[in-house]
Amino acid sequence: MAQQQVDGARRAPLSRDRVLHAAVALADHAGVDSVSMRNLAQELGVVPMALYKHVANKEELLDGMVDVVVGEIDPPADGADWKSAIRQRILSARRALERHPWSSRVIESRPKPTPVVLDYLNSIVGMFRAGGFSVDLTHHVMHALGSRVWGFTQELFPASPLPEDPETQAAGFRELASRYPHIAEIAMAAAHDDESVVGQGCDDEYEFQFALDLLLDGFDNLHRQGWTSRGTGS
Amino acid sequence: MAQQQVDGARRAPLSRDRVLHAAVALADHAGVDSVSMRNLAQELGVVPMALYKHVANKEELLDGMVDVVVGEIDPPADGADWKSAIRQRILSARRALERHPWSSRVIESRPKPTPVVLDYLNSIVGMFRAGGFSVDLTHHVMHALGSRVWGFTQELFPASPLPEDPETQAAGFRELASRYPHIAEIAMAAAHDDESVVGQGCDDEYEFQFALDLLLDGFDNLHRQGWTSRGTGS
DNA sequence: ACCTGAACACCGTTCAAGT
DNA sequence: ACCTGAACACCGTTCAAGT
Repeated sequence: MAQQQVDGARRAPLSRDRVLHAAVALADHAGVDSVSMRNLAQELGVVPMALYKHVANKEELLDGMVDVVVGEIDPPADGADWKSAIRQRILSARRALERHPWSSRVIESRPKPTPVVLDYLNSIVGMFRAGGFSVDLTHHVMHALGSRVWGFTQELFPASPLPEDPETQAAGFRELASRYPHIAEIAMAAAHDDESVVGQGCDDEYEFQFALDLLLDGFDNLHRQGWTSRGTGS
Repeated sequence: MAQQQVDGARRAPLSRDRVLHAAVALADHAGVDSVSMRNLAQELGVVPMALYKHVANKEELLDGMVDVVVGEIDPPADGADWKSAIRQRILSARRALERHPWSSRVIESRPKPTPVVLDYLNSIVGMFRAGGFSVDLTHHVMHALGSRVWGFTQELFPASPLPEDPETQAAGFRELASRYPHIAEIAMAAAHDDESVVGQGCDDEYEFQFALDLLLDGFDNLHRQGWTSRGTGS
């Protein structure tokens, strides 16, 4: 009875929402790998099997976590032209996903989209259509955007922490430069406005916007030219 | 002794190479999820711990599997202009990765590139440089390419098998259309030259080349304009 | 010195036994 | 009827015991 009391005080009644937000918080501060059914249950002061009343299985848990993050994306700004409206929205998605560093990886891993995900994608498609894009062009343009609709790109060189010692760092760079001269060259260029000789020099935000704008401008051109999949021209 | 004989006949001496190729073959025909140290060992007629003499741990095994796939990419064609040379090379990478459907996902999941991966990336960077691209532009262009250097794109709508019954299929589509009209619209467009009403209609190869060419043409324009990260013009 | 079976510390999920 | 502890079928990896 006293035991009952303690338990009652400690846990608010479990709900799907509470489970999902606890999972997001756990992933945020301890990494997504530590989100196991057992771990999460413990975090909630609950027996593992209790979670299964609110999510069917781990897959559904991950879907729900994605929904929480996607729910943080701002609604479309109205009154803007298609290009800046889409640009803004995608950058808002980027902000949301940045708050939860595990989320891009989890989004990519989901085998099928949830309704929340479909809502977001549907609205982006709608923004191209509202901008006058043909159904045909919009279709291809969505494919070309790919995971960039979510505001992220798979990094080819995930930033790994540099060794503390500047001597080992320099030695590492010399080895890189001798084996992979072209990579070393562009890595140097990235570090131009930075103290370190290599790496950490890439400005992710700049790179993302560079690529996004390149794509949006490309879309714009095709649209103006009246592009269709059966040949250019109207 | 007879036991010894049987074992001796069954297993060629284990080597790193044999381990990696067995892992690739196992992933090819049974899915990457079934590549566990225990499963792979059994496939090779060996005790699990025997693998650890050839790969330090599972991470290194996955790196090695990626190296096998990347090793199948054709060397650069010479004598071509940068654009068609890079285009060809990336499409060759696409062919290699298509032969091993698990590989794009595994490549994305690797925390740091292997020497084999760096060799490939280095050579692509070199091809832009040989085409006259500045170090600066080449750097940004590599980021913009992202995982498309490997010949794949993260699909937003992974093709899920359609229900057999055409009636349930039509009902599913009606529901999609009422909740996500814009998505339904472009899905319809994709299916134009196809029997099915939705899905399976996207020609992955077309979409990939559409986006790749859009990017390469964009790069070309910037290059011709003498683009630099500190403003346009020379 | 080499090899390996058993063990450790985990998983997600099932299911039967308990209330 | 509801809840849950124990169990099942897995993981990757360590380590000590055996040859």
